[in-house]
Amino acid sequence: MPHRSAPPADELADGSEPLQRRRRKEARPQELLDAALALFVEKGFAAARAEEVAQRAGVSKGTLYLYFPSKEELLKAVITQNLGSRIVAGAELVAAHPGTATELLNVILVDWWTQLYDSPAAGVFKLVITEVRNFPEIAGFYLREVVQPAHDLLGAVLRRGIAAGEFRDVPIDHAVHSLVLPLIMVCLHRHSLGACQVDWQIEGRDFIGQHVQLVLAGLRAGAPNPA
Amino acid sequence: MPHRSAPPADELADGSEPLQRRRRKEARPQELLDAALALFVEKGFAAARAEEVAQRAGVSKGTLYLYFPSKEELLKAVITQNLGSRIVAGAELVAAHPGTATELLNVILVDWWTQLYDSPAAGVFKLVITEVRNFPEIAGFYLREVVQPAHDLLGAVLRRGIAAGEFRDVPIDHAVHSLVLPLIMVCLHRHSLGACQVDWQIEGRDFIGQHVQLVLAGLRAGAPNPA
Amino acid sequence: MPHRSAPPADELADGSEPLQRRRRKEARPQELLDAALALFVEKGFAAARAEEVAQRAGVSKGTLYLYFPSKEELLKAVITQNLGSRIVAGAELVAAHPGTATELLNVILVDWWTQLYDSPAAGVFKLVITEVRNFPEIAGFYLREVVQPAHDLLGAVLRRGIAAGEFRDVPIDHAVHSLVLPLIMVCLHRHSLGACQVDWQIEGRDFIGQHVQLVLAGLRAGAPNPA
Amino acid sequence: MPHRSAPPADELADGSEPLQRRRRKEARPQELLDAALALFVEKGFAAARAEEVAQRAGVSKGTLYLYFPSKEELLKAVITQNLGSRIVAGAELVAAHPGTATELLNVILVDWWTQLYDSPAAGVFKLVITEVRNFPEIAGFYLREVVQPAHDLLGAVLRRGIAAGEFRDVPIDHAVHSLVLPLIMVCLHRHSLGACQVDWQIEGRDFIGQHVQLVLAGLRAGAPNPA
DNA sequence: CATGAATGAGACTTCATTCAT
DNA sequence: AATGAATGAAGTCTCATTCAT
Repeated sequence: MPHRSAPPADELADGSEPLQRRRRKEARPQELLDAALALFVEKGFAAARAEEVAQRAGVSKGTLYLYFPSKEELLKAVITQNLGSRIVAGAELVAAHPGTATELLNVILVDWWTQLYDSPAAGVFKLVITEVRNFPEIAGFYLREVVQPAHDLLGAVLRRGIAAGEFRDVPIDHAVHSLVLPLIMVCLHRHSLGACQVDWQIEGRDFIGQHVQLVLAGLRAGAPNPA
Repeated sequence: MPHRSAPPADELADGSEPLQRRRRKEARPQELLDAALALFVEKGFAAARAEEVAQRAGVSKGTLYLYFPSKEELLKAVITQNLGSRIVAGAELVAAHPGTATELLNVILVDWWTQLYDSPAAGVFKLVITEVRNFPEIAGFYLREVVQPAHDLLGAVLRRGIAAGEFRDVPIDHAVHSLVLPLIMVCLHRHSLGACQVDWQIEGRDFIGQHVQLVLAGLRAGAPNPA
Repeated sequence: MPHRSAPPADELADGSEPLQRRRRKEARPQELLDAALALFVEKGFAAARAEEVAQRAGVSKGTLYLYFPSKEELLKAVITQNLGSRIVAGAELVAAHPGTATELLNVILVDWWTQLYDSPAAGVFKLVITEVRNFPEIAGFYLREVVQPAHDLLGAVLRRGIAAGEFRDVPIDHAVHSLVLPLIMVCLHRHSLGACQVDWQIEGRDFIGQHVQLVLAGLRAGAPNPA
Repeated sequence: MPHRSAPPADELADGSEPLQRRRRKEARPQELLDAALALFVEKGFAAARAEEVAQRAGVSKGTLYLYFPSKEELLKAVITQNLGSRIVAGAELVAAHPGTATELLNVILVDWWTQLYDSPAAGVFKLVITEVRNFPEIAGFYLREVVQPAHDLLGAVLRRGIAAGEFRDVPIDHAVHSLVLPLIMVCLHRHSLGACQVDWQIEGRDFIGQHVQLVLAGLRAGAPNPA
């Protein structure tokens, strides 16, 4: 038997099922979620047509409903899928990172947020802000899985910095918000006004770094032992 | 001045028309705008039904269309009416106010924003962020009449502060955003997640003050002549 | 003030509301119910399109939903409205009628059924038989409001006839069915096979009379005191 | 004849193909017809989903279309297959049976109908009544192959009974209907209201016998020579 | 032969808008 | 000016049917 180079990518060794179709089937949900995210962020959930989501994912209307039972369930899947995993990744990033509170905040807020800002997932913030009031289940998920963990994480870092004398003693919750809210805001901006063809823009990536420096400077001002 | 017995409340001296009705007639557009603002912010433009707007304003569906030619025009009127005037008022406030840059920023950002935060007009931010991409005319108006003037105003104050040595030399645009974006964000929050029955809230009014202090501290850090 | 002849029919004395529109509004539900009955009987509930019901009632699709919240509710209304009242009327007819059991059965079964047979309401039998299993609420209503009262009524008359010696002693329930089921069946036939353009028909009205005679003859056979 | 060890159950002597699979393959159409009958009777043709028919027959959606070109053809096959054969069998039963008209009617109406009543084929009546108006071809088949032969057969028996003086002289067609329609009706009932979980039922088998006795009594009443 | 992923026509339902009253 | 009955375009979702594997 002649030596054969690697089999074509679309065939499994066990020949269980035609790969091409299976691969498509497995990829479909993600393709639909991506298309839905983009479209929901662009037009809003109510104004986005289900058929357009399907089209953007390269399938027909009916196929969408093969994978998601309703437009509303699709929305929820979009939100849970795009935020859940990132928060976990962020927490691991912090856990793996030694160093001062200042260094840590730079890692989290600049690196992690810049990456988020550049990904389509940044649009989910717009989606959540727009749709929570119409779909109350989203509120619970978002608070529990996103807001609370992220807020606690940053709060802990700030507290460590204050304890170490890096930062002066400020109200933790408010300081976390001062750090984070503008970062959320630039994500929102990128997908609303920033996506319009206008001659006024926020340079998001530059801003993220500058903002963190400015607020950290405020935190260090008058601290016993500024790094 | 001859004594005149008070006319019946619902009738004008010239007998032209009952006052109460005339008053209501004149108030209609505003009542409709208020109702529309509330409902559009609550549910989003697309998901809000025109009839519900009318109902909330205490009139019938048909009456809405006597005052606004379409739901879309109503949206535009809501936005222009609620932001246009406030910016003018803010500018006048600044012009009338002497003092250091720090004092001025406290006046504008704390006083003016707290007032906005507590008014229904705060919801317009959500509306703009949600709907600009669907109605591009809004982008132009919002930039020209709201963003640009407000940004320029704050930028000028910052520049004055830097010139006076109150603040260190920072990138103006970014610093303005660091100051302002969280304030917009708490307005958004109040009308999205904050409006849900959840046990996690931002205390907006407290935060506004704390945030301005924190960022001003960052601006003064290392300044030649911190006030 | 000159004497004025009767006002035009479309104007109310108290001028409360324009009559023409009001009259239409009040007539709509009945017109829709009639159209729905005809169409549901003709095609079956599932195969009948809501728009066609509306069209047959001379209104547009949307108007249907002004009066009935869904196609299913329309079905239920059709059934309750067309059977509920007739049973009551039948019971009153019996109560008002003196005479022997034989005479009474002739009145009820021949007169009342012939009238039903000739009315569109006869179609409801087809509807009920076809749709009970899909809409279980119908079963309860139909049994309680139609089957049970009618069966009890006829059973009582038969019992009276047996007590009076007019009829021999037979199992009441089965005898009632022997009398009634064929009458239901001709109603069904009229709206299924009988409505097709075929050269085989049941002459319903003749049959009703003959059938009652035949079964009554069977009941009297061997009775102690046949009328 | 040489002794041969029994072949494995799922394999033919000629080794052509496993028996089990071939058997299934050959049985498919019947399994599909049975499933379709049950489901169409239960939900109505329009409301029954093709996939559910397939599922109930233990095959996939696609397989259904290997055996029947469309859902509509499946319906027609269900009807023709379930009624055609039984009528022939009934006619042979009569031909093979000597005796008086009364005896004959007892055989046909009680024995044959009780058997039909207990078989799934009884549901076909519901199907025909429900669907003839939507599929006119059914009308022709049903009349030609079912109604006409059965009616003629019973009519002939009645005529024989009248000629023999067993029965009095009644209108033949109507008398046939008086005999038969209730029997059809109990079949319908069994598959509509009778299939619902309600506390009111017709005891079909008892009724069939009682009904035939009652009507025969009516036919004999006043006959010259009642058997 | 058998499967089940994919399609798209078509049905139900909603709602912005009109207009007779 | 005000109403609310009526409309019909448009959107969500279903399901008979096809076809690549």
